[in-house]
Amino acid sequence: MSTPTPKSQAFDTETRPATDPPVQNLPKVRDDAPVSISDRAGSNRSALNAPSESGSLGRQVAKHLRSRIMQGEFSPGARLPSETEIALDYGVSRVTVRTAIKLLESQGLVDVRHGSGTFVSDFGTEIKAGIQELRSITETIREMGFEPSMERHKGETRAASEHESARLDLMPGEQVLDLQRAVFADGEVVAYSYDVIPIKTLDAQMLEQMGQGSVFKVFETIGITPARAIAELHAVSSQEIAWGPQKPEQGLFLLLDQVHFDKDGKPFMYSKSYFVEGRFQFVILRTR
Amino acid sequence: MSTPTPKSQAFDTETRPATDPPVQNLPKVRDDAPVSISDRAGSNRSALNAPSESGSLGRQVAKHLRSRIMQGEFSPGARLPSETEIALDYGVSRVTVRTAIKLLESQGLVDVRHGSGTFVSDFGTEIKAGIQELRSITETIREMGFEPSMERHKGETRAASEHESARLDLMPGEQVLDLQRAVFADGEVVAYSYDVIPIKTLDAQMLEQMGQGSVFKVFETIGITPARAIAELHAVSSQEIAWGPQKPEQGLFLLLDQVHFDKDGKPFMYSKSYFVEGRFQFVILRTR
DNA sequence: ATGACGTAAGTCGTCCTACAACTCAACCTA
DNA sequence: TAGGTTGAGTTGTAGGACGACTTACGTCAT
Repeated sequence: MSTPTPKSQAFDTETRPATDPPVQNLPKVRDDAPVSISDRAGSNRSALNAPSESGSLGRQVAKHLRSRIMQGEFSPGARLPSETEIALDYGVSRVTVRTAIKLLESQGLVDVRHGSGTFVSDFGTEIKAGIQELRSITETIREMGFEPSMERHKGETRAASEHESARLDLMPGEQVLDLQRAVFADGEVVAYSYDVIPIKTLDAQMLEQMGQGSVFKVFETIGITPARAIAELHAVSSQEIAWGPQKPEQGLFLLLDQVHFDKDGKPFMYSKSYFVEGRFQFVILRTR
Repeated sequence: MSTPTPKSQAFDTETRPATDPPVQNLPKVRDDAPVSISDRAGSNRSALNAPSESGSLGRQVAKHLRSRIMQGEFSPGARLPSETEIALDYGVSRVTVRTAIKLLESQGLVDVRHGSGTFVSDFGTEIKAGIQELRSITETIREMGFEPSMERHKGETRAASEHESARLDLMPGEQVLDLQRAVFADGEVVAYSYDVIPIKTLDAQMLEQMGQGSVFKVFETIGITPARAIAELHAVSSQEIAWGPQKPEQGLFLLLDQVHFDKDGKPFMYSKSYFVEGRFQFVILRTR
């Protein structure tokens, strides 16, 4: 009978389309329950209705748990509620909770111990500046508790170099937007960013918007979602990189040389981010 | 005699200990199975009985799949068998396969697409030099196709500095082994390694062995297995770091400043690895 | 012939239930 | 007191089912 497919279940908490109804007559015990999730101010059932596209349920739960940890609801070393409890709390299955937790585990945020429980990693909360998670610089700065800002130094179109063409998979000589910006945290320079973006993906209006705020925001409007980036790390010592009044005199930088890909595997930006040594702490958690 | 606990179930497929019996009267359909795993020449069922401690089943499967990918059984961009097929192949449940695949996904090795399949990441096989996976430098060098070697420059015991005591969780003034070595790949210097190891965990014999080959090998013999490392990245420019005839004149290094922890969360080594800029390619795959 | 549409098969995502393996603390016993 | 046992709680694995998404293919109207 071809029901129009509910599309993106993203459930709105009260009425899950087809799962809840049959449950109501089962001896589920819960409902008004001793635990009384419904009473608790902190029931997290509704926390997942992210605005639009948010990825799978497991990722949504992971994201929410992550923010809860970061906000200090669970301090380092503390034990998280059991998988079953979390599942009830969010109104999802334990399987989903497990995928979420596995994600956090792979990010080094939590530590799962068989038979014992899931614990917030001792470093956990310090990892905020971790590199492995892909997010914009501004986002990272904000999560570190600073106020990010940017200043455009240059923004013009030119032909791509051979080097850039290779990385961005372009025809030789194709036009690109050359964006050079300084990145600030609480008004202090922390990085200098050199971005190269193929112009074919943009229109005139976006060209203006680029450089105002987060570049990723602009990409979102045209349906490009960054999915992966492959990055090389280098140490660089040069006086040619920085500019402006706050230009660091020692000229020592940690270079993150990376190509960004969307979910289809197409490269859409090539960027070199020069982080002023000592101003930005890069932490990596390495696991087996 | 209370059955000595089968330990490491490592299943032998035919007889599951206590799960099957109660099931036998249910309409479970299976039993002598139509799938006939036993026939296929390429069955990977037995591939998981790793010598000793190998972690959970999911991790074992992940490890084995990883090696298959690395050995080129699946080339970049190729699709892996479906989760169901892999599950049958290894004789495990789909749940286990999913945990394995999620692990590989978090390492950027594969790319899971809803409704389509699981694909080997386009970079996948190049990531061998990635930082996020914890392994010794020599191991990494070997995987990159070079022949690693080491040269001990210094190896003496002394009191730990305040900085070191803090990181290694020691009493002030406790004795440590100060190990300074040069790391070579095919005879060319690629890094200078400064390791600090609490002496209480070692005996005289091990003190000698340290510095010969991989430090981790020695730790293994006393039951210490590295589980995690938390690392900071820095750019360093200095003439005080390197030594010897191959000392690079530009003095530019990428510093990996890290504390190693065993599976119980105890720190057992603090090391600063100075990688000569340009000689060693650090690649990070960043994902969402 | 061409393009739009619907259909069906294949695959991953989520759910449910049950049990095994492990951890830890309380309890009991010698 | 020391040591072993028990039991409750938690994560790991199994098996089956179905929803959601992707892809290819066939059908039909243009």
